[in-house]
Amino acid sequence: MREMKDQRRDAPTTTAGQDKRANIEDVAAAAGVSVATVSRALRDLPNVAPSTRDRVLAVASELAYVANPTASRLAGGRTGTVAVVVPVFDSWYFAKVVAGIEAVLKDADIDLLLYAVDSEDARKKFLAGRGAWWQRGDALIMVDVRLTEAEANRFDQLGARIVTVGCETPNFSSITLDEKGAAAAAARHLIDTGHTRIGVLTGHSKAHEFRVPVMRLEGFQAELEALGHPLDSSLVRSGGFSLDGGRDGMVELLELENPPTAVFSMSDEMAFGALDAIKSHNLRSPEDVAIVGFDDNDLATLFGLTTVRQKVETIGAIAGRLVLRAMQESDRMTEHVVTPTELIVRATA
Amino acid sequence: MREMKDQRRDAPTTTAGQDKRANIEDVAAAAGVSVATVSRALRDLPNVAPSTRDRVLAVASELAYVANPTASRLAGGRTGTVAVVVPVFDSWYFAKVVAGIEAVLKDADIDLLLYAVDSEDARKKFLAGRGAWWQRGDALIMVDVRLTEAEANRFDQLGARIVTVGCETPNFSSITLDEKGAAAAAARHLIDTGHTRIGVLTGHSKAHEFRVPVMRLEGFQAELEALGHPLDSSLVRSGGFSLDGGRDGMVELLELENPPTAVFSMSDEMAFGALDAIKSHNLRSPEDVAIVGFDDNDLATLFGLTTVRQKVETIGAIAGRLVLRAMQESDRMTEHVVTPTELIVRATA
DNA sequence: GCTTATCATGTAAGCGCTTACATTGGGCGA
DNA sequence: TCGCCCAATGTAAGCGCTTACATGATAAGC
Repeated sequence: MREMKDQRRDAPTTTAGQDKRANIEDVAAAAGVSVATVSRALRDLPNVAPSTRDRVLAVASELAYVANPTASRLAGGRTGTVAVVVPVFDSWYFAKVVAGIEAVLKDADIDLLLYAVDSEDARKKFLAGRGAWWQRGDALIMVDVRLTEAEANRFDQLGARIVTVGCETPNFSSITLDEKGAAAAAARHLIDTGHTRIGVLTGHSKAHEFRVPVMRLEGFQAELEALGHPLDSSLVRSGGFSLDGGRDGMVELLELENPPTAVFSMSDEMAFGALDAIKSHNLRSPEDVAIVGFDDNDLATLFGLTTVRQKVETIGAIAGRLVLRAMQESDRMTEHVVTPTELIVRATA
Repeated sequence: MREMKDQRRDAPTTTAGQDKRANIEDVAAAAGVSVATVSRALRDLPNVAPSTRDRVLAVASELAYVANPTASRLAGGRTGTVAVVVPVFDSWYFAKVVAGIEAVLKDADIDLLLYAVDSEDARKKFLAGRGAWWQRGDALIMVDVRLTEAEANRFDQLGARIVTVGCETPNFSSITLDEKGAAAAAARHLIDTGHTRIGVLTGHSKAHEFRVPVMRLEGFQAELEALGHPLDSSLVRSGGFSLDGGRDGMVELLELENPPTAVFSMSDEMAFGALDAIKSHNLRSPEDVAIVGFDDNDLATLFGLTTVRQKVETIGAIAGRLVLRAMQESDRMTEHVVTPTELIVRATA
C-alpha cells in the first residue's frame, strides 16, 4: 500500500475546468506539515505548537479550505447532525418547535435534518426503511411522532440517542406538557363561567396516532366529570388540528339541535376556524358560544381568544438542549421535562 | 455512534454482537459473495444474476442492513441531501415554502438540511465559514436569502448547484413572483377604490437585505406615480414582515396628523397586525383605513383581508423540482420561473 | 473446436478525513 | 554531560462504502 494517489476521477457529472476544492493534503503540503498536524490544528486539539497552528490556519484560510464533513464523519464516527421529525411542517406549532430546536443546534454547530412523516406508513419507513435516520444523524428528535415501546427498546439497544417531544417514551428523554392538567384547567374555566353543555374540537386524525389529543381529552373529560357535568360525547368533533377542520367541526356542532354553549378546541388554529364558523352563523363568542383554545398562537390575541398557553419555542429549545446532552454523555441518562401551561383568559370565554 | 468504536476494536467474537450494526462485509460474507456484488445488488445495478440479487436482498433484510450513507457519500461523491436556507423559520411563508420543498424531495429520497440565517453575519458564515453548506449537501435552495453576484460567480465556478427563491441570481435557476406587477395591482386597486393618500408597510429589516420588499415598493410606487398620485414617503413604515411590526407600523401611521386612508402591507401577517391596530384605535377597515395584504395566508379569509395571493406551496414544490434537476443534469442549464399572483378582493379594500 | 464477445463476479484502490502509535528533539534534573 | 520525559510531529491504518479494472465462465460465431 505505498501508492501515491494521483488518479483523481474526472468529475462524473460536471464538465471540466472547475477549480478543485482544496483538501487536507493540499493544506498540509502548503503549510509544510503532515495531514495529521493540519487536522489537529484545525480542530484546536492540543499538542500543536502555536506557530504551527497559526501557519496552518493561515494557509487553510488562504486556500478557502473547509474540511469535508462527510469524510470527517466517516473517520470520526459522528455526523454532527441531528434529525428532527415532525408530522407536518407548515403549522404554527411545529414551525415554532423546530425554530426553537434550530436555534440551539446552530449554536452548537450541529446541522438539522428535517423530516415530515405524515402517515403511519411514512413513520414506519422512516424508522426502519432504507432511509433509516440513524447513520444519518447522531440523534433524533421526534416531535409528536409516536415511538412504540418495542421500537424504543430496539433503538435503545442500538445505542440510539432520541428525544421525544409531546409524549414520554421509555429509555429516552422527553419533554411534555401536563396535558391532562392543562385540559382540566380549560374545563374548570368553562364550568366556572357557567357552562354545562360543552363541546370539544379534538385533534385526532386517522393518519397519525397522536397521544396528545387523547390525553387532553381524558383530562378534560375527567375534570368535567369531577365537576359534575360529564362530557356528552356527541359534542366531540375532530378538527385534525387544522383551521378548516376546526371550522367544519364547529359548523357541525352549531347545526345540532341543541348545540353546546362552549367549546374547548385543542389548538388555537382550530379555534380560529371555529370562531369563523360562529361568525358565519351570525353568532358571537362568547355570548352565543364560548371558546377556549390551546397554544397561545401569536394570533390568539387578535381574536381575543381565551386559551391555554404553552411556551412552544422554549419547548423546542429544551429539546435541543436535551439532545445535545444525549449526544455527549456516555452514560445514558434520561430526563423527563414537563413544561408549564397557563390559562390565558381573554374575550372568548 | 460513540460505542461502536470501542466495540469494533474487540476481536470479532461470535458471542454477543447484538448491537453491532451489520456492515456490507457482513452481508457479503453471509451471502457468500463479495462486497462489490452486495453493493451492486442493493442498488439495482446491472450485471447481477437474479438469483444472486435475491439472495443478497434476503440476507440484507435479515440482518437489517442499511448502507451507511456517510460512507456511500464519501465513496460515491454525492450526499443525497440538499440544504435549504431561510431567514427565519417560524413564519407562515417560510414554513409553507419548506413544506413544499420537503414534499418533493421526500419523493426523490433526498434529505433536507435546514438552516436559518437570520443576519448578514450568519449569511456570510453560512456561505463561507466552516459550516460551508456544500460538502454537506449536493445542492442549495436559498429562500429569500441574498446571494451577491460575486458569490454567485464563485459558486458557479465551483460547480455548485443552487436554486434561489424570491429573487433571480445569475448562473442559477430561480423562482420568483412578478413582484412589481403584483404590487402595482395592489396600487391600482386602491386608486380605483378612490384612495389617494396611501401608506405602505414594508418588510425591510436591518438584519437582512431582502430584495423582495424593495421590488414591491418600487412596483407600488411606480404604479401610484403612473396613476397620478405619487407615493408620499412619509407614509412608509417597516414592519419587518412580522405581526407586531405591522401593528406598530400601523399605529404610527394612524397617529399621524393626517393618516393614510389606505395601506398596502407587504405581508398578510403585518396586515393582521395592522387590522388589530385599527381596531384598537376604534376604527374600522375598510371604512376608516383600507388594507391590502400580500400572501393570502390561510387566515386572510377570516379577517376578510383583501390581498395579493401567491401560491406558496407551489413555489416550494417548483423549487424542489428545479433543484432535483440541477442535481442531475450535467450540462448546467438555468431556468427562471415566475409564478403568477392574483389580487383577491375581500372586505378590507 | 477455437476464438470472441458478454455477462457475472471478484479485487483492490481510493474517497478525505481521524487517531493510535511511532519518532524526534529539546529542556532539565542529577 | 547523560538520560529521561514530554511536547510536537509524522506515519499509516482504518471508517464503510463505490467503482475501475481484472478474471472467469458461458454462449455465440465461423
